Amino acid sequence: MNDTRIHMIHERFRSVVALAVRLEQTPRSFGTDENLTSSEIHLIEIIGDNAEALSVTDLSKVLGVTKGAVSQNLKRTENKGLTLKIEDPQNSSRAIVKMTAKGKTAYFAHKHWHETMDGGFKEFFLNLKPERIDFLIDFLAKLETFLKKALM
Amino acid sequence: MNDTRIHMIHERFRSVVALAVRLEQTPRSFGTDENLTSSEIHLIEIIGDNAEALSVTDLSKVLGVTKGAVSQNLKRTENKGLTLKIEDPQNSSRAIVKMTAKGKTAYFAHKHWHETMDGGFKEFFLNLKPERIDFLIDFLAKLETFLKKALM
DNA sequence: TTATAAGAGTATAGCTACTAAACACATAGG
DNA sequence: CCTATGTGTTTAGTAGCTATACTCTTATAA
Repeated sequence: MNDTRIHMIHERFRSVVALAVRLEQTPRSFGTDENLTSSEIHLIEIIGDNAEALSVTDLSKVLGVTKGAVSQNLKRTENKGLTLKIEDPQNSSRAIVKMTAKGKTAYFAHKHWHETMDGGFKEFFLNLKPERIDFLIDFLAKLETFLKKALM
Repeated sequence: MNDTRIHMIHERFRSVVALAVRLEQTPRSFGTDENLTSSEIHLIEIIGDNAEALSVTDLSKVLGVTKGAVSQNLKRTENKGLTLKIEDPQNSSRAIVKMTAKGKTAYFAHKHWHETMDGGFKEFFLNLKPERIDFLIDFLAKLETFLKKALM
């Protein structure tokens, strides 16, 4: 039907994905003197969100990466003074990952940033008719299926 | 208003971005015996799309990366037997990047794959009312502005 | 009880993809 | 002719990951 319009959606979508990726991989400071990469702040986010004591293996399961990767990232956040590891009293082969005060500063600064972002997102949707929101959810779901299929 | 719905959109959007990224960084074979990464096939795509003779510097400008990066990537595609460099007869400090038959196979296989993808995309939109397409374009444009603002 | 298997964490090498800086040439302009 | 600019390569460094090999601890089973 209207090829130009469809092409516009395609192009805009590509642009949005590119922007989202760039946003994801731009290191930011989050209230401390250290610049944190996305995987570092992601680590901090998960440690802070979980009240239970998490081990390296726990983190690797939550993050969906190998424990080697978690070990490497924890070394960096530890060097930056954000996290530390203490020995599990019940199991000395296990380490429990904790946050320092500096780590908590970064955690809450990140949370606040997210709330601002989410707030902007929310405000945008408040003026939308419910059927449009339904349509958007449906569109994104179809897009998801489409991309999954493209991935074989 | 409806926080759960907005949260769903947010989550689905994150998932779609993650999938698009994974699709972008999964090496595929494109009709030859070699597996090509996204930057390799991207290089092939640009060489094939341009009838004019492109140099390393030209490619770096089109791709928006340093010429060092292009040089590195060309070495890999050359090792895989997809590209070759010939000396510019007008300027022996300049190299012209050409594709081999194998490179052209990959180029057309990739083009065909893209056409299939675009076709799927198109088909999805054919059943949509024009006002919904307008709404989608508007939504993506707003999302783009929002993300740009978030990037400072 | 002791041997072995399973689990936890680390270290290292390798990969993709990029930048920045230092090179080696070639060419153009004064 | 000599310097400045342009072209391409190489190397070191960064981020983020995997896979593999390794140590140490705990659990299990004969």
